[in-house]
Amino acid sequence: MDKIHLLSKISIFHELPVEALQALDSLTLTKHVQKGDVFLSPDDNINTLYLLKKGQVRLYQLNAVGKQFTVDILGSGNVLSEASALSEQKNFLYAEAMTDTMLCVLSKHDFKKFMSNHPEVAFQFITLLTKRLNDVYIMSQKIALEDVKYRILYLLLRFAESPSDKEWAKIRYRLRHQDIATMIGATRETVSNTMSQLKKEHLIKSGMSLYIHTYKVHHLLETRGISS
DNA sequence: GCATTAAATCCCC
DNA sequence: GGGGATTTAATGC
Repeated sequence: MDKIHLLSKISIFHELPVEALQALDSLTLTKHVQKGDVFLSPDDNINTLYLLKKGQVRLYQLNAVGKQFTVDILGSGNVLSEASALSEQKNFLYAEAMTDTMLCVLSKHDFKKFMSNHPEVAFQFITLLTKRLNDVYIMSQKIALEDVKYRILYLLLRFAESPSDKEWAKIRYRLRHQDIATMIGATRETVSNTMSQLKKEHLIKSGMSLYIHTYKVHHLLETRGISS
């Protein structure tokens, strides 16, 4: 698949005409990273924007004793290292490729210039970042106020594929219990325990991938007065 | 309710 | 087959 087509799949560039995509294409470099590679660290002084063309990336932080906190998992069409690309802030997250991943790299200078020529991109960008910020706000509220069971359910709802007219919604990422644990501030064992409990309650099921019973879960959260 | 520890079992390279 | 991931159980706060 050609690069320009892939660029159009990046959500903030969705609506751009072909000429604009071609102009953008000439400004970017393609980078491949393998599954498991940590390709960004807090100490990196990068000054670039990464466009995630293909793959799955986990953003996380480390504390002094090496425990991880996963801030977000991003799929194709997303952007990362926006703090370094937009402001004078340093990158403060680790980025790990959860699958083999293809990225486009765009310098801060070129990105700013491109945005001023295409204000609609700036608007899309703000929309995307605001949505992500909201997700993090809500997750921190869940971690502070809810039990592990409801933190997991909230997380899975967030990662469930959207056309959920079916009873069971598929979870869009391949998540290990370890990944879930680092996102909700619990141990892997507690996640395992809680997940098997949720299976017994028929709120989730696993086959080739993980599924969540959106109707039951929404109902459960409502009756408990938890916003979802 | 959850972390911790430990031991058993599962799964994939 | 072996190492990582998951599961289960016991115990303590």
